[in-house]
Amino acid sequence: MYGVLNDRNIYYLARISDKAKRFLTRELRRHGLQGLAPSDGDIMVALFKRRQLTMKELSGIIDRDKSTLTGLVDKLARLGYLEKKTDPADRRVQIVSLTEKGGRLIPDFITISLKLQEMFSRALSAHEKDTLVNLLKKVHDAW
Amino acid sequence: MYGVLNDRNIYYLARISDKAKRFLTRELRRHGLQGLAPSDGDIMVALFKRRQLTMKELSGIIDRDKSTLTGLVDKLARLGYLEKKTDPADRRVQIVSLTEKGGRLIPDFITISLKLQEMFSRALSAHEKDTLVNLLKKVHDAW
DNA sequence: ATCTAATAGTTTGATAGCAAACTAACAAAG
DNA sequence: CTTTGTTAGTTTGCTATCAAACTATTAGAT
Repeated sequence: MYGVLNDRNIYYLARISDKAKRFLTRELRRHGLQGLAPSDGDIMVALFKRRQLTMKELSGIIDRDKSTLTGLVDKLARLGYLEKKTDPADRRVQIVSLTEKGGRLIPDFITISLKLQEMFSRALSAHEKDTLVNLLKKVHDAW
Repeated sequence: MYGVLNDRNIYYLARISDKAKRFLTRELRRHGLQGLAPSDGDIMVALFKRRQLTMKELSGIIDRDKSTLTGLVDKLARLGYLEKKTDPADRRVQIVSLTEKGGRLIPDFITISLKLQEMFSRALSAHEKDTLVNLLKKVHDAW
């Protein structure tokens, strides 16, 4: 459905995105992080940057349905990487944060992420990379 | 994992790709094509263009694992949209083709695909669209 | 001709992901 | 206060997807 006619934009985009996802999954495994998926990394990095976030905030940041997030966060909590506690000020809200064990994984995520960047941009000049990110941002923001 | 540091290329790329997928899924449903996913459309459009393809060829074209393809093709055959038969010249090979019932869905796929293109490019000038597809192609081919 | 290796496809088992329906807690209005 | 609506999150049911192990068939080498 991505490239029915002559406009191959989305076709390339979707295939690159799939390749990136598979790349990340393989790399996570290679680092001994079996059972972790790219979205798990996104969650943990977001918490590394922001210290603590609600389920709703996380859902927005990683762009996944709230029901998906419930599953991921519960798994990461079960593995000891995250902690989830009810906000005393509003008992509907769950506040999620990294544990120390979770924090120790961040360097791995950074390493893998840099490797992905390299895969991505090895065919592009610095200027082309700039152009590309600007165009992608435009499309993203206008959706 | 897509946007750990400052390089947001892949972050935008992945989010746009996800949005596109969800958009397609919703549109397929709106057209009464419940139970069909974007990949199903890719398979059927590929067969519309090329008449008949082996499982291996299809797997390459839609960029999905062969085991994934088995499931999708079998489902589409069960629904009467595809036909699968053993190649008499090499009995390992399965030759897949559209049925007439399957062919009747093609106009819907084209309509939906055009709508997606519009979502995608409404923030871009014609020149920007060109630039973007060229850069994406470069990244894609170099992976 | 007969092993051995390569190839095409399927099966199995597991996970990420969505949507819809649900529960619980809070907010607002009278 | 109590009803009514809104918001945060969870549960349930289903599909796409991959990887690894498997089967069946063909090709190649001696």
